[in-house]
Amino acid sequence: MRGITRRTDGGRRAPHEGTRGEMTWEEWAAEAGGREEYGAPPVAPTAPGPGLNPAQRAAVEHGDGALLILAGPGSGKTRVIVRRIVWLHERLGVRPEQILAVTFTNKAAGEMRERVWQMIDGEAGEISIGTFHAFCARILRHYGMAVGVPSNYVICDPDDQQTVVRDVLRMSGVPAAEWKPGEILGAISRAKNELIGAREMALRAKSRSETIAAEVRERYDEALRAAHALDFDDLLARGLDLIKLRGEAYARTAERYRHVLIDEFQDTNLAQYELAKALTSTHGNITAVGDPDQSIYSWRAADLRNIVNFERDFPNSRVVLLDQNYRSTRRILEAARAVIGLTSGRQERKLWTENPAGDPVLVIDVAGAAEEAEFIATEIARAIRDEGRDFGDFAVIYRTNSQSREIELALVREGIPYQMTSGTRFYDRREVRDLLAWLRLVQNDADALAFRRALLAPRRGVGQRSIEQLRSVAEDEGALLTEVARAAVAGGEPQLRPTVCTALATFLDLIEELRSAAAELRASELIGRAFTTSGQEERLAQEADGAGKLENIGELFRAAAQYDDLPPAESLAIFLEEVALTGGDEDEAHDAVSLTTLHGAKGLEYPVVFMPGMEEGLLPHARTMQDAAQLEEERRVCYVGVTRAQERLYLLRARTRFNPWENAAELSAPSRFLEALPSDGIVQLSDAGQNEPATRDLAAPEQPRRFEPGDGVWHALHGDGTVVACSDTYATVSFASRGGEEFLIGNDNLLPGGDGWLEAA
DNA sequence: CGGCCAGAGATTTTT
DNA sequence: TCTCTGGCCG
Ligand SMILES: Nc1ncnc2c1ncn2[C@@H]1O[C@H](COP(=O)(O)OP(=O)(O)OP(=O)(O)O)[C@@H](O)[C@H]1O
Repeated sequence: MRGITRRTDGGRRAPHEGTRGEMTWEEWAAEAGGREEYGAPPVAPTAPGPGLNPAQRAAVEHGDGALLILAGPGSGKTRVIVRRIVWLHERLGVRPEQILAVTFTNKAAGEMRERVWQMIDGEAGEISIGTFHAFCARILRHYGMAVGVPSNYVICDPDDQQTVVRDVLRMSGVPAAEWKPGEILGAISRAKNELIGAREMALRAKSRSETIAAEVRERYDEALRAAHALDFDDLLARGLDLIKLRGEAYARTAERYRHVLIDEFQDTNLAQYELAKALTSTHGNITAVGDPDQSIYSWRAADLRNIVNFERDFPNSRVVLLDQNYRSTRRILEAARAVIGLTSGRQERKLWTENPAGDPVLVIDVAGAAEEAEFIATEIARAIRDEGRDFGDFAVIYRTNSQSREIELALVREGIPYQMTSGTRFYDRREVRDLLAWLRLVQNDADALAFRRALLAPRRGVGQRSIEQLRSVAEDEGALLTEVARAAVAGGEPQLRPTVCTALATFLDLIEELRSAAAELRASELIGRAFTTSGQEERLAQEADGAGKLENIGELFRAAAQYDDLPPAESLAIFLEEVALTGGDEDEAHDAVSLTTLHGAKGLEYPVVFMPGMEEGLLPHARTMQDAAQLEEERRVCYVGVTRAQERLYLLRARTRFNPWENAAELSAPSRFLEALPSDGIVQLSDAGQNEPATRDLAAPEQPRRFEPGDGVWHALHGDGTVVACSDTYATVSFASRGGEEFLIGNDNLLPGGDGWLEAA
């Protein structure tokens, strides 16, 4: 679980004794530095050494003052940041705790930390590396009171946001069907990131939908404030307020950091840029690194004007351009250039490489999504056999999360291990969220959303209706939901039936019991206690498919255990914060194929990349085709994907694709980005005529092969194994060659009669 | 008034 | 394919 799993060795401070109030920012940040250690990056970083070209060196060794590095993919931007951090420390004598490096994702932060730690001994853990959101969350936890953010605030998750908007819409009588909560939330989020307040948003509203969004926002903000909750965007806006106050938070951060470095600058929004300026206003020691061609988050209010404004806001800034690509073969780079080349108004930036031409870029034309997935899976299996590659060398990068399903199925069938680094996050699962709701309520008894969820999980005889009554009274009296609930139990308003009262009283007692326990228990112990006390353990035990869910709770428990050596008073808050910020992505320590969206792949690199779904409607996505600016962004999205590949790139295009709306397969046209490719250095392959989906689907199923637990089997990639469990189509097999690790594999790909190594052992 | 079951809707990208 | 919502039954 990336972002949660951490080693406890290496640069980590002894846990701080005492309460949060006594902890200084320095101690806190140091703790945070040690707290955020991640697994190894997918590609091992290049060993420390000279390894810098003259332009890179100039950037690394730029002294004080503002520095803007504009450079294409694979030109070593991230490498320059890392090396610059090291250089500032070793040559300019900047102390680690005086350096703040900001990344776009928590994952990128982890990788950067990993790289820096390899180059600086000892004190490297004191360098602050994280996202803007994480940075703001942290300073707000400590000093937020100054801007009206209570220290026990919680970060509300996207689902809660939806719920609030739905509630607001319902209560204001707006038919929810007409205005999609998601779109309203998007508008609210964009406004917040552009630092547009609620009032200004209302004033600016031109269309009816904008007016609705502004109206919803007012009540949405109110609901969050009452719940002592912040959404992701509030973190930035309130964090900025806090720094601008020039109070204690400023003294402990802006005055402490002598150098601020920002990666992926092209995807920062106004709030983030203002934050960066506020943090560096006295010394101007800011390093911003980005690539305009890779700006793919405008829908989240990222604003390329930040790059233009940078030179205006820091008049003495130096601009360094890097144009040598170290990542990809020449043919891949040529394909990339063809994809991006046609962008209107783009400054021509030539990117070149000394790398060999390499394999041709492969454009694969397949019948449908099933064939596409099948091709990917078998090709990976082939390359592992014939070329001696590892699973970790491969990435499948797609436009939408829903594309992963078919590919997962094919990979499982072939027995290929994979990891997903985007899509549904671990903590989005029902059972995990239910348990987290209890913890959130323990942490913050104003959290009305957690209150509702916790009270309903498990069902205890208090339903939606009673909650609605409580909520209504709470709103009228401006009181907390928990207070009103307590009053109701004591016989006050609202009048509830005796059975409901009893159930509610029990619930309140349980929460109270947990809250007092929280003062003494370690984070993981508290989770265990909450799981039992809440009755969720019992509920899961009764559920038919409770085993998998129980496993997820176990995962949560192990994640929390990483916080056990923090003082109980703080560990819960820090754990919940981490959960909200990272979503608990899977650990990527083991050797596995990566499945990710194009957005999620930004900044990463893989020897072999598959890009399925190169079709009009998927890439570019149908919802972007109305708007020229959005189409340009799709082109950049494609460019980002192509430039992830180091050695080989497969672009896959299906002639038909299933349309869930029509519940039918439809013909699809090849992506316009494919049309842009040069004919040179490209090989086109097609399965046309061999493998049409109809024939395939209607073909008589082969003799089904079934195994029993304990059977010895053989698999082409993993060798001898022993069946642990088996269904009609899949078997769980433990393989000796992989240290007993278990794989889910399609029965068709297993041969009976291998040596059952478990019995032999 | 709460719980359970059945049917509909969902998918663009994320901190 | 899975998750929420609304209607019906206890
Ligand atoms: N001077 C160099 N010599 C050798 N290899 C280099 C050099 N500079 C960078 N590289 C390698 O090139 C690859 C890309 O570097 P890096 O990830 O820093 O690029 P980037 O500009 O951040 O790319 P992106 O924009 O895609 O995030 C890495 O594998 C890195 O080790």
